[in-house]
Amino acid sequence: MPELPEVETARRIIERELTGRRVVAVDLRLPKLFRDSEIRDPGMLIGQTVVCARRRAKVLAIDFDGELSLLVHFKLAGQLAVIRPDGARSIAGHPVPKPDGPYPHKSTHFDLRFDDGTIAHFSDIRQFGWYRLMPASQVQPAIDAFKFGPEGTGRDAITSTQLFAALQRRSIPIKQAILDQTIVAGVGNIYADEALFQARIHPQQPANSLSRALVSRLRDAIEWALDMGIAQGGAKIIHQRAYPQNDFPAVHGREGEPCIRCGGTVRKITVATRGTYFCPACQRLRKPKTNVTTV
DNA sequence: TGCGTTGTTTCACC
DNA sequence: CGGTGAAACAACGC
Repeated sequence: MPELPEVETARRIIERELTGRRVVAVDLRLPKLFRDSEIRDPGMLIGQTVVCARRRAKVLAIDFDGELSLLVHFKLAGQLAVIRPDGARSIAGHPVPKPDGPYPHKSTHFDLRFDDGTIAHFSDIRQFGWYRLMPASQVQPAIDAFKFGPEGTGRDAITSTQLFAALQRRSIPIKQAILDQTIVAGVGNIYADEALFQARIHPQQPANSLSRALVSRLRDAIEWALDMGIAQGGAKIIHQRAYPQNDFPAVHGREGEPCIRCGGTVRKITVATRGTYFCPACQRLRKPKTNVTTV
């Protein structure tokens, strides 16, 4: 489930492996992935060289000379696999297709082949993702249209003050609030669960019931979780089961398993229609003061 | 086989 | 206008 860390990993792979390389062939086997694209034919990219790769929230932008940019959103199950002529592989995003298996896989829908023989394979087992090819001048307007809030990590990461202000108007569960890309950009279901566990906040705590101190702790936890994800090159979740490295993810995808902090049992509930994992002992709901009858 | 899965958009409503 | 909650949508595997 590609979120900010998985998309950032893809961006770094593109920057490292593809910058300065010229496209010599394009193979789009599932044209509907470009259904919302201003330019429907990625064949336009042949002869163009990758200049850089950018990321805003979960949107990846690959800039080519010739003033064209390819925007990609991986949604549930997008994956990028870059394979060099010597066979070396760099993979980011969803764990299917298997990184050490054959490419193209049946869910590999789009390939870019470069002048040195490097191939970029774009896969999407669910086909929920999208690709949009547009003039470079259209990228900023296209990104602005999402109305993303500040990023959860990196330069210009959201501040505690900004997050607190945004939460003040909301009575929705805190988990739902941090999944709102207009509040903080880049957090998805996995990292929301991890950040809340790290900050010891119950996912159903009303957003506007958190003190400044707790919001500050949450902000730091969001940054920590995203950075941890980036450091690992993304989290590995297969069939709703986590494969943690260094105790991360700590709760997501670990229903019924012991909490790494208290040894209690990780539970799964539904919050705002999303599968939500947490430790009921470590993340207690801070009930608003019950108005005990006085006199 | 129907359900679960996600990010995003849209819509009705207050 | 803005917040909320629900529904819709994309499609597949178990």
